[in-house]
Amino acid sequence: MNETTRTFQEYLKANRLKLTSQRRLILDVFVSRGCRVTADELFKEVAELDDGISLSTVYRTVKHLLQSGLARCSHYGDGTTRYEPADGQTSHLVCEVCGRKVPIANPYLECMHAEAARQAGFRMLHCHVTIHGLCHECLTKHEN
Amino acid sequence: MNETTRTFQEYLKANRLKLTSQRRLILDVFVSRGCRVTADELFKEVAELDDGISLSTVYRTVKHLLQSGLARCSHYGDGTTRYEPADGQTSHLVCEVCGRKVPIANPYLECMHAEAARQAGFRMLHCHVTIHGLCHECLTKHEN
DNA sequence: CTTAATGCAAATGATTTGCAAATTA
DNA sequence: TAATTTGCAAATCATTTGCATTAAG
Repeated sequence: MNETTRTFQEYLKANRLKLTSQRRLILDVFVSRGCRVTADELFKEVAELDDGISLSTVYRTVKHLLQSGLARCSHYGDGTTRYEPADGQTSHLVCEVCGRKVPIANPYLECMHAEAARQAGFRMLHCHVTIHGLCHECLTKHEN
Repeated sequence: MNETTRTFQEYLKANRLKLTSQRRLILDVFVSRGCRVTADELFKEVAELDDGISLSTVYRTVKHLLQSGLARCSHYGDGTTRYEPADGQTSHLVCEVCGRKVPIANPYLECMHAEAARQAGFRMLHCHVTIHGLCHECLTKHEN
């Protein structure tokens, strides 16, 4: 059993919930895929491996994944809700053209945020940074 | 006519759209209220001043407010979508307890973000920072 | 007078729920 | 065995749309 499954297992136990075959499969597909998916997309992928699983169960499981901190979700302009494995990373660069999403790891920046919060009388718990821009590839393409 | 109405007016003209009494009223209520509202809440407030306005029109107008840059929206865990006047401010401190939202103005931070982007080969266009934490008031209350 | 906007009611689409049957601890 | 979970179908809820009518430029 891997790290992720163990985390989920613990979450379930702590909440008197059960690890069913459906939950295990949904989790596996979700983490192995690793990118942003719609509940329905996830359902379709899971259904290929076990066509007995229902969309309701996917929705119900995804909620638990969010609560256990294993997943994170965001809402898009087109009305879709997408889920992705939470890697503990909360800062990203997002390319406006191709949609590429790159995590930022910059402890100094982190520090600056905590300081900015402190200056306003806040105690920072966690923060989200999304920098919208153009990635190197798209930049060079557009310069032609 | 105020600043906001003028901006909206320009947006409309640029898109061959019309400034109707409904649009004007919705905009007025929206900006004068100044805080996060649901489409339905906005509709109810507007309906008190003119009960001829429909929810559809509120939805349609809110879309234009978003497109004109006068409004900004965010989605919440409970499934609601809330709109608020865009003050050009994209960085905020949000108190986890009381929900208070304070804009951050820190050009140095801004600079750091651009630099972080550059290091990853990105050209930053704009960025959103949300620092979650506890505001001074809630901090002192909870220390009792 | 031409084009866009409105209100209404019906449609949509994502997400949730009730319930009887199946499964886990 | 007791409690939770599942699949299914029906329900819900926010948001959108078609259309005939009204209003703006």
